[in-house]
Amino acid sequence: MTQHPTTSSATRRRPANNGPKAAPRNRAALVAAAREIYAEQGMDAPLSAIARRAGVGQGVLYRHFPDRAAVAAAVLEENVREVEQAAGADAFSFTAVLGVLTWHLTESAAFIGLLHAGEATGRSGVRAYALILSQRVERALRKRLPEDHPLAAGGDLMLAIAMVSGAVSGPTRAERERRALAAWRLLGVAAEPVRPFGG
Amino acid sequence: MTQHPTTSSATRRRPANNGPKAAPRNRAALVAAAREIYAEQGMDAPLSAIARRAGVGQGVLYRHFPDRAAVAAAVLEENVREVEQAAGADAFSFTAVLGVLTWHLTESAAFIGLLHAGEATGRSGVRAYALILSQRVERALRKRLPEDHPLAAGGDLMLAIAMVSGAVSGPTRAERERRALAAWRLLGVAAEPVRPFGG
Amino acid sequence: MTQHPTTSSATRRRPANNGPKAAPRNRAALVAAAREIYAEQGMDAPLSAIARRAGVGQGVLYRHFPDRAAVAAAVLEENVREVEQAAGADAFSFTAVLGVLTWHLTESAAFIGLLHAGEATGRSGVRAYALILSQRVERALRKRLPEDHPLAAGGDLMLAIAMVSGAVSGPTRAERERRALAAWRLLGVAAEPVRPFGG
Amino acid sequence: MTQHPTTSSATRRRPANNGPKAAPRNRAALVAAAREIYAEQGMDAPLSAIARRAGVGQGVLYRHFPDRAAVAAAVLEENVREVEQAAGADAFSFTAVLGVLTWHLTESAAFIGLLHAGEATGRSGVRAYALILSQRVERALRKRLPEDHPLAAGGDLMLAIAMVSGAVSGPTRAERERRALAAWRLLGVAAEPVRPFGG
DNA sequence: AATGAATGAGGATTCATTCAT
DNA sequence: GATGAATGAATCCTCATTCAT
Repeated sequence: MTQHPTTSSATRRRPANNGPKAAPRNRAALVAAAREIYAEQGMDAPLSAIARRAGVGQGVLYRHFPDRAAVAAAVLEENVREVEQAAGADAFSFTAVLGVLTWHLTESAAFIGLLHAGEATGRSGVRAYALILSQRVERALRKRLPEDHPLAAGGDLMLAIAMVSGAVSGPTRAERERRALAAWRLLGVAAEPVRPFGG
Repeated sequence: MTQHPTTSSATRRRPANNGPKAAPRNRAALVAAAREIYAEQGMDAPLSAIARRAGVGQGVLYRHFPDRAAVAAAVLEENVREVEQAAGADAFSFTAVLGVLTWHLTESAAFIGLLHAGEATGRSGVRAYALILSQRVERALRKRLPEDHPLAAGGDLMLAIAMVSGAVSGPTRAERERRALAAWRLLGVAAEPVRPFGG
Repeated sequence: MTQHPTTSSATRRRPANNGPKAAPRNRAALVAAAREIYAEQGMDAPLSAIARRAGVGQGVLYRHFPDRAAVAAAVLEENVREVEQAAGADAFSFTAVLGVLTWHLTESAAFIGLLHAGEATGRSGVRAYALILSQRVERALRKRLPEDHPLAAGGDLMLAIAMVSGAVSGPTRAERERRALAAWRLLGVAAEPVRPFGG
Repeated sequence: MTQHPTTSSATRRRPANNGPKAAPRNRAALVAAAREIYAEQGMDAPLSAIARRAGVGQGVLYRHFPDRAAVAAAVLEENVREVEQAAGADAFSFTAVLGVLTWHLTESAAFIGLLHAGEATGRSGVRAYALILSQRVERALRKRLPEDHPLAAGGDLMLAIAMVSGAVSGPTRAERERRALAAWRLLGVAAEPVRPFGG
């Protein structure tokens, strides 16, 4: 039973199938779309909106991501990876790595939420993913953190980052950047947005 | 959930109309219920859950609040008012007022969100309310802010508060309080949670 | 978030609300509709079809029945109750009670399925309900079963009924009745469809 | 389930095309897989599950079977053919042929459904196939049915089989066999499960 | 003034089926 | 000839909101 597509409109044209080759492209489109939609509508945006923006059917989204949380994770994953890359590059000082992180903070509303991992986040099971990603960020930063740095103590590093992310809000990028800078200044830490290579 | 109707609905008595006198009591019950539900389920909890917890029908909720945002605003309103009261009481120093604010921060997830007013907040029109309430908080605090206080400069006051609210997360109250303290310390500002009178 | 009914078509007329008084009527309409739909489309018919046939919104169905299985159970419950009533009425001999059961067999495709309780029934969790209902049928029948009846032995009673229900198929009621009669005859048991009072 | 694509799709090798020779093997694998899946999940199982179990792509399933009903028919076809073979073998008495049929009844939930051909079967067009297969079963049996057999009369033969199939339910094979035996006994017909050669 | 049933749109999810490779 | 990605319709279910009582 449950014959899904009704036999009704017999000759409805099927809108072109770009073939399996498009799969990676679709996945990337979905992640990009999700990033946009998250920025515009918040993390509770309907998945259908993401699929539509990516220009794919709903099913494709589900093929690539088992659930809502996986989509979010994929978006954040990209940001986190860039922080890790920066931390891995000898050319980057701790301040620069912090800058890359800050840049992502000003760029992506979703990324901010990540560092808040802890709130009662409603239905979305993003929490589990968020924690892991958050830890990866911390690990990457600590690799470069000078021992005598003011944030080197106990849990101060991630706390400070959470604080800055709390400060970063505002409709425009410029405003967000301004607030990020001011926040780091209040903390007495040198850091300013640094656009990563791959971004 | 989803209480299903008894089959004996024929003879069920109509649950007594407590008359006009009950109106304020109902309103209060709704706000209290909303606070609980928000804490448990997040700000996206169904309105029906709030009505049920308050022990009133859905209609009553709509009599008192035009929409979802109004409910949230009413909850926050209480918090804001207590900050204002503290700021109005001569017995409270600026540090103490900040403490009351901090106390609310550790108490109420919703209140934290308030100070974030700025994110892309999806469809809910909480934004408008939030901005106003946020401004009331600022006004109250500035009334007591010493001119030479480190936060007296430009937008630093609310920025710092946003930063602390960003830091405050965690499942337990104790954990949240711990983080709030640590955050203020990082900012070099003296402040610790102060439970207000009326709370 | 998840503002459900969009504010879009502002003045869409809401199609009359018959008020709470209609609740029991709605429930009955749903059960009746379910019976029809089950007969036409099988037990896997979409719930939306049942709601539509009953002339109510989808929500009403969910208000009255938590899930698909509950709807089915409500339908079967009616049939079972009539068998029980017949068994409780002194005017009915065992043969007559069996006749009432047989009548339901010819009447309701769903009821037949009930007595098959055992197959791998896919997603629907009807099984649990079905077993209980099946046992009620057995209890009712045994109350009137003469000790020296050929079906009195061990599990023969329900087995025979399952056999007859297996035999009863066919598009028209007449055909189904014919087969039921023939099946009982093959078993050497006297029984013919008896329309219950309340039917 | 819902195997999600590896991100490394770029370099994944296309899983070898086994050439035309594999076609019959694939078809057989699909039928076998369908039988298993039907037994586990019921006849409404997704076609994709069958393809996956058979270790082939979805497309192969569609190459061999035009629709869901055709898959079911192919499964049943095997059972029917074995009954026909038994009926064609001189070594088998009518009782033995009936035994082979009974064996399939205890073996395959799908096969049971076949003999029920007649119910309101929802949207699936299995009906058409089922009727034909059912008639082949009858023809095979009648070839061996002694003229003076109690089931020789009118439509009694298939009715009796339908009755037995109605009786056969239960989670375990043993239980199903027990019920089949009891059912035949109630009908006063000698028959017990006989495992066919090719089974 | 309160109750809670009803409505129905919206979002989530699943699969049958097609088709580029 | 095979693979499995893509499509999108259908179904499920939830809730905001209205309204008869």
